[in-house]
Amino acid sequence: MDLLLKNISLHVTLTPEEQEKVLSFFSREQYPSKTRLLCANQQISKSYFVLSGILRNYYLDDQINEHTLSFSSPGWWMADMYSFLTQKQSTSYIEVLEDADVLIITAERRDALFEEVPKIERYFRIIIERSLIANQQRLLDNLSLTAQERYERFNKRYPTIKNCLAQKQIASYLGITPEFFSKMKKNLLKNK
Amino acid sequence: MDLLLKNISLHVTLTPEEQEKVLSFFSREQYPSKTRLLCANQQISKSYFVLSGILRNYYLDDQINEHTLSFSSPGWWMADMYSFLTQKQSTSYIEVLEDADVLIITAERRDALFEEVPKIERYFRIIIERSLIANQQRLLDNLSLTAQERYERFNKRYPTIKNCLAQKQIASYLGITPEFFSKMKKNLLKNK
DNA sequence: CGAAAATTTGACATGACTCAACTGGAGTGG
DNA sequence: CCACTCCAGTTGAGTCATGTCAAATTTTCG
Repeated sequence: MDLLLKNISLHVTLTPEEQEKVLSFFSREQYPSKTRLLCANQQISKSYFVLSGILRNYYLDDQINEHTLSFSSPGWWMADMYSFLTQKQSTSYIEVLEDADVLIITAERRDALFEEVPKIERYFRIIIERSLIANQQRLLDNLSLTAQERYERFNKRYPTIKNCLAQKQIASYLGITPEFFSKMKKNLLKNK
Repeated sequence: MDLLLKNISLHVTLTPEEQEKVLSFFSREQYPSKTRLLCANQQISKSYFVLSGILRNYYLDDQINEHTLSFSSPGWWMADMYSFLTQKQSTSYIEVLEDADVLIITAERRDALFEEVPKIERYFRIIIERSLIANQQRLLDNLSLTAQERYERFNKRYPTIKNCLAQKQIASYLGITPEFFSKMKKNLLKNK
């Protein structure tokens, strides 16, 4: 729980009472690796704050190809933003890659929390602003860099978690096929 | 000015006094087509709300290739989000594509506005949430669709402004070269 | 009108995909 | 503890989407 409060305190200052109130809006769960926290076409959407473990958020096109939108390690948020924010049916999947301990809040609860502890709305504004910036940067990377360059950038950005990921998961994040990822990696080694 | 108030009223309800206060935080300017509102490596960053006209936000990689992040028509916001939110040097360009009438707010003024009229922070949270969703969708489109499919999607999304854009600008939004865009368009016509 | 920019076109190059075959671990059940 | 299966990863051949470069053509606009 401390991890969430610590994260919040980076952006807004809460009194001890407010901190307690905030935490009361969350529930806490533990999930083993491979648990599916969300599937496409579900109605109820939640937002997860990772205390420990790793989560992955991905989309399927035509029920075939996976496209990973994000990985979340401790201290990061994870949600199907589309369904969480619009209250419509989910379009993506969230799965546990490493045994996870998470705090959970639903969209309704979050709205209630905003009324109860207004400062928290600033916290969410700020982290969403940061998500947006990161997302724009990733879009630009996809428009201007080659797969290999994106891979190198990925390694820098996610130094801690890349070791526990399957290659096909990294490939689906970079936007290439597992086969091509394999060849590219081989090439990278050869040239260094 | 009404356009901004109308846009705000979609998400939060302001009293007439609050409305007036809000507007007092903005300045208003008119710029002719081709004006550059922002260049890379500038310090002061502003956010623009378009009353009329069209703006474009784009990046240059290696001073050569343009990558368009967004177009803004009346009722939309436009900013170099990275520098606006982090207060660091800008990394992108904003130019006027069609004579524009805009409302302007700096990052400092926006923060001051949040203190003065707290409800406005909710408004910004919500529009940024929407930007994020749109941006994620665009990233997915780039990962899973062919250039032609992205073009068709672009036409649906921006039906009004596509007519006043140069082809190379659309190409730079889709993430392809002007040459390939030309060939693709020809192909599209042939098959219909 | 004339220059500069945008678009088109063609030949060729290349990054990335597809498909299929093969390899090698990591379970799983007997 | 072995045999078996099942994925993930590797490799190669062939293909496709898209890029590059250069030249020709059209459009824009001072």
